[in-house]
Amino acid sequence: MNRVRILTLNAALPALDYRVPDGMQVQPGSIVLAPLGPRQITGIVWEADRLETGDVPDSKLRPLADVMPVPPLSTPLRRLIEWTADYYCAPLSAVARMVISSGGALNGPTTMTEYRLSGGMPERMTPQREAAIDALQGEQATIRELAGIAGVSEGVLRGLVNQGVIEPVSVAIDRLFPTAKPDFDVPALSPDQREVTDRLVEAVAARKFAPFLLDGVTGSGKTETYFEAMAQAIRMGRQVLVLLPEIALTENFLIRFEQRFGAAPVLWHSSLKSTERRRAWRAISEGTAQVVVGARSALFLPYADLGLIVVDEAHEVSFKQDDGVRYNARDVSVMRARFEGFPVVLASATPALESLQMAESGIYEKLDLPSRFGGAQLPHIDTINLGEEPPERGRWLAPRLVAALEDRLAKGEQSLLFLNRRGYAPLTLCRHCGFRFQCPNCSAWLVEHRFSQRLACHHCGHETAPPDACPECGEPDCLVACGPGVERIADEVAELLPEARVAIATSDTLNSPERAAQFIHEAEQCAIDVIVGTQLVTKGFHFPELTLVGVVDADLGLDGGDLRAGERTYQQIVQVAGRAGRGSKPGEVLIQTRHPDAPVIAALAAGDRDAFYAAETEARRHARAPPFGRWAAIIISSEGDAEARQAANRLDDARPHIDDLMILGPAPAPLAMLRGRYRYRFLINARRNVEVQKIIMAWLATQQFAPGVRVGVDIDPYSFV
DNA sequence: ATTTTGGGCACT
DNA sequence: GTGCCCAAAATT
Repeated sequence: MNRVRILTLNAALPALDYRVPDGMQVQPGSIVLAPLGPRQITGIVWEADRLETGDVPDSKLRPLADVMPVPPLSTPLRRLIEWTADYYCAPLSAVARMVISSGGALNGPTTMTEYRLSGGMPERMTPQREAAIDALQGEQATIRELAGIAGVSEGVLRGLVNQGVIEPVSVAIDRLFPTAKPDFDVPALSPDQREVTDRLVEAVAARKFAPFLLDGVTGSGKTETYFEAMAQAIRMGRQVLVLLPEIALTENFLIRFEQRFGAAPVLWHSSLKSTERRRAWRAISEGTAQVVVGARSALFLPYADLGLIVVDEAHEVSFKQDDGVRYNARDVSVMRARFEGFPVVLASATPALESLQMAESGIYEKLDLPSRFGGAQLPHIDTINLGEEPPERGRWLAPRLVAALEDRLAKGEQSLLFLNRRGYAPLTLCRHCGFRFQCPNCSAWLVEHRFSQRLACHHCGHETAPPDACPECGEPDCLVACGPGVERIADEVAELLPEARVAIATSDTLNSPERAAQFIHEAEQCAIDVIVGTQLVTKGFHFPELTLVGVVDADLGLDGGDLRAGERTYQQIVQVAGRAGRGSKPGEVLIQTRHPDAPVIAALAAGDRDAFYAAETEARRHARAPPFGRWAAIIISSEGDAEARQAANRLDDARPHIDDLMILGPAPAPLAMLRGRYRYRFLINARRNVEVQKIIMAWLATQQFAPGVRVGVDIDPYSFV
C-alpha cells in the first residue's frame, strides 16, 4: 500500500498519513489536496521520518483527493524550510505557508475575474455607492479587494455589479512577464567596479555556493556591479532574486533596472493583488520569472532554478520579520544559497557587525568599493551641539542649520532634513490637567498627524479624530503637541523659508508606487528645495543637486537600551549623509545632537568608520551579544493581564539551569501591551556554542498553556521592543 | 483550524 | 426526553 505523510499548512494540525490512490503520481514535495473530515486541506508530501504522527493503521487511511498542477517543492527548499523552522523555533507549517503564499496559484483555472467601474451610474445613488464609485476610479481587482480599497462591504459592490456600474473583466493569470535582456545597456565601469564585477560574474558562472559581502561607500556604484552578476545569471537561463528592505525603494530600483535590462522585473511584496500574486507565483515556480525584486517574503518562494540572490542594504533591520516566523531574510538568504548551491551577495555601505565578522573570519568573501563613482567626494560631516547652539524657543532647527538651508536655497541647491519620526508630534497632552493621549490597545502614545487630522497609533493602526476639548477634564483649546515629527519640521521650514518648496517623504506620503515615482521625478527636476523625511529617504535615492543633509535629532535612536542602538544610529546617519554631494558639487552634513562626544557621534564627525566598528565590537563582546554570544526572547501574551502573567510565572518555575546560559525575566515586555494583548518577556543570553533552540523548545514543552495564551520565540531579536 | 461529540443543565 | 450551550476530542 502506498502511504505518504503530509505536512499540513496548519500549525494546530499534526502530520497526517494518507493513501495514494492508484494512478496518482506523488513524490516528496508534491502539493496535494487531502480530505480531512468533511473538508479538503492543502498539504505537502514530506519525508515521513521528519514528521511524527500517531500510529494510524493502513485500513483507516483515506485516499488523497488530488495533486496540484504545480511543480513539487525541491529537496533543497524542503531542507531550507526545516532549517528555518528549527533555527527560529517556528512550526514547519508556518514556514511552509510562506512558500505556498498564494493559495490561489495552486489550482487550475488560468483566468480570474476582476472588476472595474464601467462608467455608468446606478438608478438609485446612496452614500455608500457614491463613496465606492469615488474610491474605485482607475482600480481593477477582485470584489473582495475592491471592498477593502473603497471601505465598503462586498454587498454594496455586488449591488453595483447587478446595476452594471461595475463590470467583470476576465484576466489571464499566466501571461508571460517581459524578457529582461542581459546586454540591453551595459554600463561603463570604473576599475574598482570592474574588479568586483569580474569576481561576481565568475562566481555566478561557477554554480556553487559563494557568500559575498559587497562593502562599498554610499554612491560607489554597488548596484551596477551586482547588475552585471544578474546579467550573467540571466544569460545562463537561471533566476535571480533581489531583496530590498522596503517596498518604497522598489520604484527607484525599477527605473534603474529597466534602463539596464530593458524590461521590468517581477515584483513581489505583501500588497500585491491576488491575480498579480498568482501570476508571479506561477511564473516563479515554473521558471519563467527571470528576475524577482521583492521584500523579504519573496525569499521563500519556490523558484524553479535560482542562480543568485542579492540582498541590497543588507544591514537593514527590516529584513528581520517581527511577528509570525521571526526570521532574518539576510541570514536565511545565505542558507538558501548554501542549500541550493549558488552565490549570494550582501550589499551595504554600512554592513552589520555580524556580516563583517563573517568576512573577517573568511566565511564570506569581502569585495570593496572604497570610493565614490565618477570622482564625487564623500560629504563633510559636522556636529551641532544643541547645548551650545540651541534652536529658538519652540523651534527644532539650530541657527547654523537654518543658515545652511538658506544658503542652499539661495544657490538653487537641494537640502534634506532627516528625522525618524512620522507625523506632526509624537505626544499630545492637555495643558490643563496633564492628560496624555494613549492607544487603547498598546502601551504607546498616539501620534498626531496634522495632514490627515488624525491621532494614530503606529503599532496597531488605531486612529481617532483629535477632539477640540480634553476628554479628561473637558477644558477646550488646551491640547498641546509635544516634540517634533517630520510634519512639524516641514512647517518650521515653511515659516523660516517661505519661498522654499518643501516636500515630506515618509511611508504616509509615499504610500503608492505612483506617489513615489512622482516624488522622485519632482526631486530630480529640482521642483523641491527641501525634503523632510524619515528613514525612507536614507537609502537608494540619487539626487545630484542635493548638497546639504541635516540630521534633526541624532540622539533619538540612542536612548532605550537597545542592543543595536549605536549601530543603527551610525548606519542611518551614514546612509542619509550619503545622499549629499552625489553629483559634481560637494556635500555637507550637519548633525544636531546633545551628546557630540558620544562614541557614535564622534566617529561620524571624524569619519572614522574603523574606530566605530572597533568600539562596537568590544561592546558586543562585553555584552555577549552577536556575533560573540546569542540572545533570544520568549514573549508570552494574552488578552488578559492575569492570564499572561500567570503563564509567564509558571514557565519561570520550570526554567532550566544550564551553564553558559542566562535567563532574565519574566518582566513586562517593552511594549507591555500591544494590539490589545498583554505581553511578558524572558530574555535568554548564551554562549555561541550553546544550542539555545533545543533548550527553549524543551523548556516550552514542559508547559501546557491556557487557551488564548500565545508564546512566541524570537531568536537573534532585533527590536528589543 | 474546523467540525463533531458529549456532558451538564434548564425546561417541558 | 429535548434543546441548548460550551468544552473536549477528533480529523489520517
